[in-house]
Amino acid sequence: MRAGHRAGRPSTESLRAPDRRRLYEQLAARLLDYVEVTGLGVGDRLPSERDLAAALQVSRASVRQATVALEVRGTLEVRHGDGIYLSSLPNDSGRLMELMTQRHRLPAILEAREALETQLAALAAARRTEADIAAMDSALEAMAADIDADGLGEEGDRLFHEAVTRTARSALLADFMTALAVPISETRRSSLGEPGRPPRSLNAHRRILEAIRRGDAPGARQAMRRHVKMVADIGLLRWSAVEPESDRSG
Amino acid sequence: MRAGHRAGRPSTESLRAPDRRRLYEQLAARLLDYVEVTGLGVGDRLPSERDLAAALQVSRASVRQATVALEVRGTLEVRHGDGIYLSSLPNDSGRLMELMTQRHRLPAILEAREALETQLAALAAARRTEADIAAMDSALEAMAADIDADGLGEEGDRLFHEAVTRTARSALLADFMTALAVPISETRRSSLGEPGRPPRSLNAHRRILEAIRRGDAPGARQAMRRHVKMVADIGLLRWSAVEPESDRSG
DNA sequence: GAGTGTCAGTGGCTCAGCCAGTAGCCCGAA
DNA sequence: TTCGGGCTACTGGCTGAGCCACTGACACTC
Repeated sequence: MRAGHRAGRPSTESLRAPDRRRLYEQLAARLLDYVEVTGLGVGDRLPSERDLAAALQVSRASVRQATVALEVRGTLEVRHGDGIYLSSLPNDSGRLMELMTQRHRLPAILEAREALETQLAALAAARRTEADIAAMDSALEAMAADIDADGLGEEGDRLFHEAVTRTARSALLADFMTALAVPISETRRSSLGEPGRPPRSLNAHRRILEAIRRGDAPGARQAMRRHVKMVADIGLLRWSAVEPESDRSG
Repeated sequence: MRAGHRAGRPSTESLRAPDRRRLYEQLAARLLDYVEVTGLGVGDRLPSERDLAAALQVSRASVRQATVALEVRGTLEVRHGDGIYLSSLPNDSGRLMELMTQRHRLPAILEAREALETQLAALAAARRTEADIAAMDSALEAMAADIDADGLGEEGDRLFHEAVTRTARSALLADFMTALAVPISETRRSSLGEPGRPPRSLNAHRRILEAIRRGDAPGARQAMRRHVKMVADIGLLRWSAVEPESDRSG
């Protein structure tokens, strides 16, 4: 864009797109570089805002925007009066913002499903009302009708699990289930696509509902665990398990 | 400063956490409310920074931090010279953001902890390495040393649970634990503040570790469940449970 | 109709100032 | 000697003013 032109040659430099990234984005990237280069670990402290601003030759307000961005991403923690700390390494950080779009490996999704849904089933057994049970019944009827009509029963499956979640009345668990809605719908499709799986899933749902109906929290937990493990038994996962475990270093 | 309250009767009022959220977090939440209330759709334009700053009675720089946060989350797109646009509806990602900033009721947090941490313990038992066990051991030594010095063992407690999470090698579950890091640290403080609780927690941790060490997944699950239920037994929760259930409609 | 220039409004960044919070150190009282 | 309180230096938090870069709309000219 400016000086540094080589005289004589037709300049390709001027054809290079200018860096249109916001300054905070550039600075956030520089901070991540700094973390990597210095080998900082979780809990370590970064230089002060004033020092960073001086070193990077920008205003403190701009450094602040960059730290906000990295705070939202879970990488940094900014403590008032104390300093800026690394709260998770950028590589393995829980980037919750990407949760909705990122492809997680199927085993991780199924592990999370097991954790959440067994607890939801137990809480549903403890907290169900007549209306809750009716909703779960209705979902299973819809699933059965779909399966009788040679469908996979996906909609009924979804309705049933949603009804269990509502019955449990546990806000955070419901939030996590919402966050996992897209990957869960994928595991649902894969599972119900297994030969002979729809009626087996329907039967598993019925066992869960019966435990919930009689208020048997451990029984509901157990029935749901069996169901989720059955869901896990799909061809795609069997293929996936053959892959080398490349993220063992976690 | 909180520890001083143990000298006399703990006032229930003084145990209520003040709103320590950064201004940008509060403003980001306000912007999401605005989007919801006005029914804005993807591609719609928000008011200008200057108008927002005036309406919200804050500086433009503070509005800017909030828009950066929402930009990182993919909710907003900020175009130089043009305006601030909604780039995706905040429904699901908005709920995840609230997980990191909003005060949830304690029972919901503890229910989620039970779901996640029992599964993490079981997976840790299945997947632990010698290095994992050493890290958990080290955390418990730190906790024990702190308790011997009349501390509450909070740091060791945190290190232990983090080590279990790392040992489990389940990305989504780790993500969810990260999302709950702030409320969990509060339940930790409340629990360890109970009279005589630190050594009991330490013993519970040791039982968890022994089950993990011998690769006993159901045993680890059970030990963790007992531990989380013990954590749930705190004065603040007993007080909280007396409140009318105002969010039964879930 | 196409191209160019102008303008008003927009966001982008800087700077200086002042306040709140934190950790460490020192001094005085018990 | 120990403990607690006060002070200090440093930290982040936020504000407001200023000026510049960018954008889209509109008007004008060819």
